[in-house]
Amino acid sequence: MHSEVVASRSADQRDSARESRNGNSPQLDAVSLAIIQQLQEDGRRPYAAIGKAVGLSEAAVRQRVQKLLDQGVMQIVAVTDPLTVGFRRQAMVGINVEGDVESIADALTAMSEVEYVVMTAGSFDILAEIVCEDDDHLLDVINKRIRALPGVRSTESFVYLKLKKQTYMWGTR
Amino acid sequence: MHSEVVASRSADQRDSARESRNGNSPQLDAVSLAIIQQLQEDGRRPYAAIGKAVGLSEAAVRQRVQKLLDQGVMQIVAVTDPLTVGFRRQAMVGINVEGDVESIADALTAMSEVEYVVMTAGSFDILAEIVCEDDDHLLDVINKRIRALPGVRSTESFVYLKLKKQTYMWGTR
DNA sequence: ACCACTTCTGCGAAATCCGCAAGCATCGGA
DNA sequence: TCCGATGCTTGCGGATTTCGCAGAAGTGGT
Repeated sequence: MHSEVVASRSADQRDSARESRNGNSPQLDAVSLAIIQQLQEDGRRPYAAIGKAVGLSEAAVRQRVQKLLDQGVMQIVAVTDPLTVGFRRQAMVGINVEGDVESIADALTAMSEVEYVVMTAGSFDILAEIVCEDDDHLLDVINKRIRALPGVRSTESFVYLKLKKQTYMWGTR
Repeated sequence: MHSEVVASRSADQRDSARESRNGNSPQLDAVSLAIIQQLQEDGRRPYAAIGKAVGLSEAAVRQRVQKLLDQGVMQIVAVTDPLTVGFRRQAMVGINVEGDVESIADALTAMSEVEYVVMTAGSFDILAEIVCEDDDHLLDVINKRIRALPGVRSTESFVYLKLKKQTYMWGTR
């Protein structure tokens, strides 16, 4: 079903060399990538099956997965579409900031309604995705909590109407 | 460690009645919510442990999880921060459309570089998150592929500088 | 009250997980 | 060149988990 990774020693080395050019990222070789890919297809796939797919023993896969989790490189979790799960309002909020952008981003991160915070280049300094119970809650978070942060110059909201796609093939492909 | 769900029968019925007021969402009772919450903390948590936490037998949890997966209500997957995993460019693209918004959204959904597509109310019709190998790839996707779609009136890009938060507590909290 | 349907429980059997140890290869520094 | 650190493999048991199935229990409709 899935293509095998022919993990010859030399291939491994080439790949790890290629990826070590990267900055902060903890060296991720081709085998770890393949493991992550397996777990992106099914987070509960047994270690033995993963090992067969990536060309590693069950014990080695177990060690690597544990390390990837410990390092925070990946996490294995259940994800849902909030709108499908029900009764919630979501929105993306674009924010412009004067002063320290990062401190505002940290303040947003501390809010439980905020699921996603990213600093961007472009006409917004920050994009934040927020998930709320209902319209009142949404309004409250945007107007009372976010706009109240010192340094927030302006905000623009995009209320979600329909989520069309949501995949988790990051880091591979 | 985690609070027990005292799943008395009457409580179940009250909750399922409450949630059946919702529209398309397949009735999700409090127990299923609790199961999802458990799996959001750890996607590999054993069924027996989940059962103990939500007040159900191991087999019952197994059945419900399987159904939730089959129905597409949730998926259990590994997630990573692409920027941490390395060597990739990400951006959010706001798109304005003339004509059928949904068909454009479908076209975006078909692109492998597009990880996230949502139709919104506001100054953009669609928000799409795209993940690329490098700047050239990003430029190519935005200018050659997305702008080339018939009906796309304009686009605005927000290149990611730093991902600050990414959680998966959807559907619960 | 009866039946169809769904869901939960209990229980063996099979598979998986987990820790551990010994052996081996590679890599990098002294 | 030698040595230590790292990472993989094989193998092994025991604990745990998964899985399928049969029976019990609750639900809804007639």
